[in-house]
Amino acid sequence: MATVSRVLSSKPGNQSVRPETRRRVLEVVDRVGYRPNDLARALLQDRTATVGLVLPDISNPYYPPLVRGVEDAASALGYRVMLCNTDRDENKTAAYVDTLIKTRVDGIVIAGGSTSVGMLHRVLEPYRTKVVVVGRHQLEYPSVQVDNVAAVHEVIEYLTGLGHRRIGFVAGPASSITVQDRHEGYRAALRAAGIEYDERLVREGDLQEQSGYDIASALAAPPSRPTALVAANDRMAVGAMAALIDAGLRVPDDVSLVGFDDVSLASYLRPALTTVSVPTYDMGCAAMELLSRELEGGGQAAGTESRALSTTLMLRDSCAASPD
Amino acid sequence: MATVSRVLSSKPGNQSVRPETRRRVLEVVDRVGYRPNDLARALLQDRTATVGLVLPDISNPYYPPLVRGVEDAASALGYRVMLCNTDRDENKTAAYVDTLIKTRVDGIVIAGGSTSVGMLHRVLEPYRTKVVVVGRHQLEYPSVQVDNVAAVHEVIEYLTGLGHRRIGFVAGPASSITVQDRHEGYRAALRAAGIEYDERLVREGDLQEQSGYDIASALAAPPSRPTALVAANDRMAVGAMAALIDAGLRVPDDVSLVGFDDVSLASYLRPALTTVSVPTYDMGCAAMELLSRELEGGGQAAGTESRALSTTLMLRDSCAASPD
DNA sequence: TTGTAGGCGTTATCAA
DNA sequence: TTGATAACGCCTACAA
Repeated sequence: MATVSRVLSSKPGNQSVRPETRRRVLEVVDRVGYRPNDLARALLQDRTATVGLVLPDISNPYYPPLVRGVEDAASALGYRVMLCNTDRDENKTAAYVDTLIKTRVDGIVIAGGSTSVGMLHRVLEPYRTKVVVVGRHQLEYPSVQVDNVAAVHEVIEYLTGLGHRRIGFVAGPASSITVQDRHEGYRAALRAAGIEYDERLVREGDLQEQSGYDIASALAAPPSRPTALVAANDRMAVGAMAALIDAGLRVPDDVSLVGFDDVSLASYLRPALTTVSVPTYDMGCAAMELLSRELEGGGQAAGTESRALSTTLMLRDSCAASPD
Repeated sequence: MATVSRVLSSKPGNQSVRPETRRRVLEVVDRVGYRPNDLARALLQDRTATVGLVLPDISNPYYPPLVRGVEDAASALGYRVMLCNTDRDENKTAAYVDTLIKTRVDGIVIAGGSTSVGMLHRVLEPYRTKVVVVGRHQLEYPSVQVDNVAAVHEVIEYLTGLGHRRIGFVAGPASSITVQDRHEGYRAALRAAGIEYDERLVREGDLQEQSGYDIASALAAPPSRPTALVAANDRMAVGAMAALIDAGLRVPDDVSLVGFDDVSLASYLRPALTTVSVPTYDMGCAAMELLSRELEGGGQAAGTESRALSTTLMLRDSCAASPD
């Protein structure tokens, strides 16, 4: 048994097995299709080489690239990934975290603001499970972020540069910090541009296409129609574009439109959607790498390391000079 | 120890613990945040309550709903899900399967034709790991399917009903069985409609938007331009629509367009995309349920059970009578 | 260079 | 009703 173990988990400085023996072992291993049981190994070494990935909903096109990033990095670093969709539901989140603890995952990547990171902290307290957060900026855990506030600033500057003053905003639910930051950035950027915040130009959607459609339809009514619309994500932007077209308005001639996320279809819409590209794939990779560093790094590691990635405004065809 | 175990894993017919003791145990469990180690449990019971989900690429919008389906069903049935993106790469697939065996997952849901199910079979042979396949129709494993051939038939019938005779096809790579079936269905349906298969109207893409764009651009050249185009998936259809519009053609007046999958954005394109809705979420659920049945079902179970779900042609605005 | 023994955290069995 | 013990499959000392 011990010899087989030595052959199979041959570490660099560990050559105490005769070549001939090694060969024989490998021959049998191959013949019977033997695979060491990682459960037993994990039990002994107190390390599962598995991480949990907790996010609101993989069906939201924002997440798949992030998941790929996490998984590709995990795979490269020798970790497995367990997927957990919470729908931002506290109960589901708690249940998943419970499960993750029971399987003794080494770490957890948590993306998309579950409101209760405090809860997480308390539950995880007796364990060594490391946590990395994506898209939030709290001090308890290391995080990977993007400056959404600055990103909106860039958008608003671009639009005001085109002469727009009445700029509407298709907001998202309070449960998403990312989306809240975009909303906050919108207010701040307007202020910076000397434009008063007009709440009649803002409506809150649920990040799905239909709500973008409904909101744009409502906002498109003549009395106070904005000349430009910024949506908190591309899905709502797509819905909004459909609504504007259906209302007989031309994009961008009558109304300019800007999205957020740069999902893969954005550049194939007609007009192609101007939007803010968020490096979600890279964020996923970075998160996993941060987590790995925490884990390999022995002790409680470098406190609250944090990594900031930058967004890019993708100028395409959905914006034009204000008709005013 | 034994008492704590009894309290925590109280099975129905297993009440041999004094209420007062139970209370005390639970009190301490709660106080110290104790969670049983599922690794040890799994080691002993030879059951991990974990399944692997193997698919080509979560970034392909076809998959997220399927993944949700698998995960929701898994969660409801008490299983965890490990995610594996293979990119249809044999090596990655083999490596992931290896990992899954080492962690002793109870079963594997494999979606999207990896060519080497034979390999899978051989590697898995020494283990009790159950497998369910989504979207393929082979006899080794139970499967969940959709009749892609029939779906294309319906599309072609619809188009011929609108007077189309020159119908192009934006095909996909041979590595995807689903997409091959759609291609096969296209040939068969044309034949059934008495239309000759014209290979100049068919080009193979890679399922991404850009290839749809390129193919539609090529096909839009005047000499032999088709009056209708069917794409093997929505992403390519979106690219194709952009290409047609860019070529100065009107959809659907000059060219009708049909997609496949009914991704969430399809109905928000303008014109709204007529496409075949595939119940991917339900397929995911069904796959996990099938797998669970195999697992709970004790022995090697009901041979090769198989479940077929049906598609729906979503009539929207991207098709019109042939201009011919 | 190889073999033996102990223990990781559970649960099942058997004794008390 | 509760406690002690063996075993799940592996790895790491330590002995041979």
